[in-house]
Amino acid sequence: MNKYRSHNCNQLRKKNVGDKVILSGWINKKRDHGNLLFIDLRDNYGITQCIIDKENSNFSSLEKMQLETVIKIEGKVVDRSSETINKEIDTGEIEVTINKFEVLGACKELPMPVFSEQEYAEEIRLKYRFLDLRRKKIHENIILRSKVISFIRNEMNNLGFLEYQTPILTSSSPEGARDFLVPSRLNPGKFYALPQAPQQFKQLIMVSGFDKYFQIAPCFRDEDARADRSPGEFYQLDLEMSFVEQEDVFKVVEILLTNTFKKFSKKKLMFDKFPKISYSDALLKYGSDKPDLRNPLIIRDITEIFERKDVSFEIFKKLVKSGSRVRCIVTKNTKNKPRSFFDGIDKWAKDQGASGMAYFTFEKDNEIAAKGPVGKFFSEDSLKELMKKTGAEVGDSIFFACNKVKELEKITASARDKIASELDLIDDNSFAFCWIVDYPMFEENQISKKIEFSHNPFSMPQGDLKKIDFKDPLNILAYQYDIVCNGIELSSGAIRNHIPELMYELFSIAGYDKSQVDSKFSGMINALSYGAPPHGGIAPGIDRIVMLLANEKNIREVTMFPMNQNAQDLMMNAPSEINDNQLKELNLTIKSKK
RNA sequence: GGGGGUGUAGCUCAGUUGGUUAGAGCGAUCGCCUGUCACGCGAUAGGUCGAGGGUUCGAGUCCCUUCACUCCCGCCA
Repeated sequence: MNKYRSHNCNQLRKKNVGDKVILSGWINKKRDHGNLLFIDLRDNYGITQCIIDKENSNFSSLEKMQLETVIKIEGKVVDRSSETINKEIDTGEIEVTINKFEVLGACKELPMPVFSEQEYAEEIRLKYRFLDLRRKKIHENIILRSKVISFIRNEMNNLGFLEYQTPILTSSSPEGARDFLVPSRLNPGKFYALPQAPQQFKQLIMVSGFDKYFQIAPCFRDEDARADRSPGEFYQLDLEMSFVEQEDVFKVVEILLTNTFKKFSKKKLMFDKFPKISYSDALLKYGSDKPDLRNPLIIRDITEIFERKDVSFEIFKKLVKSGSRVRCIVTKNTKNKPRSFFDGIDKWAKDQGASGMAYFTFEKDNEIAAKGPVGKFFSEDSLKELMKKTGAEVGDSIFFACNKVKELEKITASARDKIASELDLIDDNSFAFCWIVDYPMFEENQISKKIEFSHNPFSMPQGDLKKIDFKDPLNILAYQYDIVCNGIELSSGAIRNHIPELMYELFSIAGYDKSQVDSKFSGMINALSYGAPPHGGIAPGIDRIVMLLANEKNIREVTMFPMNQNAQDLMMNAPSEINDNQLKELNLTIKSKK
C-alpha cells in the first residue's frame, strides 16, 4: 500500500464501513465542537468527513491545524446515522474516525479563503493562482478543459487527422497582429517571432504531403486583452486538409463541434446544420460579422423611407442626402412598454457615442399612426410602406438610427444586443452556431485609404481564376469563413491560395512587390512552386470553446495560469528585467525611460 | 492611446449633508461547546481609508494629479 493513501477522498462508500484506511488531502473545513472535531478532507476527487474526539491524544493538535494544511490521516470507516447523512457529497453516507495524523504540508495564514463561493479581486486570485485553482468552480473548469482537449484529439484522430508539432521560434510576418519577438544570440540584431498561428507551417505540412493535419497549437499575439481574449497566448485547434473544398472543411468542423458541445454541455444546439450567412448579409442584418443568432432581432435598411416627400423628419433626410443610411430594429408587441424603456435605449445609444436612437410605436385608431416623439413626421402612407418593408405590425415598435454605414452598423449591432437583453429575448440555454462566408479579399483602410487584406492574405479568391478583375479588388470575394457561436467568433479559416503567380498578384494589390513577398514568406512561396496540393483549413479557438461549455464570460476562468490585462503574470513576476550579461549576450541595450 | 467602473482590516463589503474614537461578516488568536456539514456562543488583535497635493476650523466623504485592477473602444491577417 502507498504510504500516503489507501483511497482518495471521493472513494469510500457504505460498503467500506469497518475498513482501516489512510487518506491524504487538504483541510477544507473544520467544525470544532470542543470535544468533537469534524474535518472535511479534500483532494482532487472530492471530500471525506473525518472525525476525532477528545479521547484521542491527537485531538488538541488537530484542532489547531490551519485550513488548507495538507495532512495524512489513518482511521476507520464508520457508518453515519440516518440523520447525519450528507447528500451533498458522494462520501456522505460514511465518515472516517481518525486514529493518527501527520502534517505533510503546513499552511500559513491564507491571503484568500479557498472554501468559499465568494468572488475575489482578480489581482489576488492571479497572485495566488495555486490557491485560487483549488476552489471548486475553477478547478472543475480546468478539468473540463483537459477533457475537452482530450476528446477533441480523439475525435480528430477518428476523422483521420494526425497531430504534428510546429516551431515556437519562427519569423516575424508583416501581416496581422503585433508579434512577440525574441532576440537571437547567435544572430545579433535579428529576432525570432512567436507564431501568431502556425499558418505557414500547416500549409507547408500540406505541401509535404501529409494530407490531414491538426494540432492543439499555442498562438501568440501581442495585442490588448479583452474578457474573451487573453493577452499574449491562446490555443487553437489548428487543422488543415488537402484536396478539399470549403464544404469539406465545414463538414469536419460541424461534426467535431456538434459532438463536442453535445458531450460537454446540457444546452441545446439551435441548429443541427449550421446556417451560412454571407459577410455582407451579416453586416446588414446583424451589423456584425459575429452575430448572436439566439437574438431574433434583425436590422433592416429603411433609407428609402426618408427620401419620400410625405416624411418630414428633416434631420435624417438631410443626412441621407449627404450619403448616410437609416437602419432600424423592430420589436414585436412593445406598445405597452413604459416610456422609460424607449428613452432608456435612446439614452444608452447616446452614451455609446451615437447621436441616439429615434423610435415610435405603430398604433391604429382610425388610421395607422406613429406614437412617439418623432411620430408626427411620418404620414400614414409612409408608415404603411415602412410596415410592409419591415414586417412590423400594429403594436410593434421601431428603433432607428442614421449614420454613415460603418458607424451605423456598429450602433445598430450593439442596439440589437441591448434591446434583446432589455426585452429578455435571448435563450441562454442554447448554442447558436453559424458560418459567416464570402469575406471580401481586400478592404480599404479607413484612414490611409490603402487597399489591405481584409482577413488572411493566403486565402483563395472565389470564381474563375482566369476572369478575376484585379482592377476592382474590393469586389473580389475569398473562400474565407468564420464560425460564430452565440456572438463569439470561434475561428476563422480559408481555402488557401496554392498558386504562386496568383499570390504575387494579390500581394501586389496590397502593396507588396515580388521581392517583398519572396523575403517575407520565403518558406511558403518557395514551397508552393514545387507541386502544392489545393488545401484549406480552419482553427477554432480552444479557450473560447471551453468558455462556452463552462458557461463562463471570462477567458481567465478557463485558463490555468493567465496573465492580467497588462500582460503580467503576477504569480511568476513576468515580464521581468534581465541582467546586463544577458543583454550583452543578446547585443541589446535598454533605452532609459523618461 | 481613449472612455467607464472599482480601490476602506488578511478576504468580502457598509460608511448619511464634510463633524467626536471609521464599522459588519468571514478569516486569525484565546476561551466555552460531543453530531456538525456555511456548526454555535463569547472575547481579543487587526486600518498610511491606493498614493500625492489642495479646499476647509475639520476630509474616507469635496476638488486636482497620479497609481493599480477591471470592462469597453482602438488593436486583434
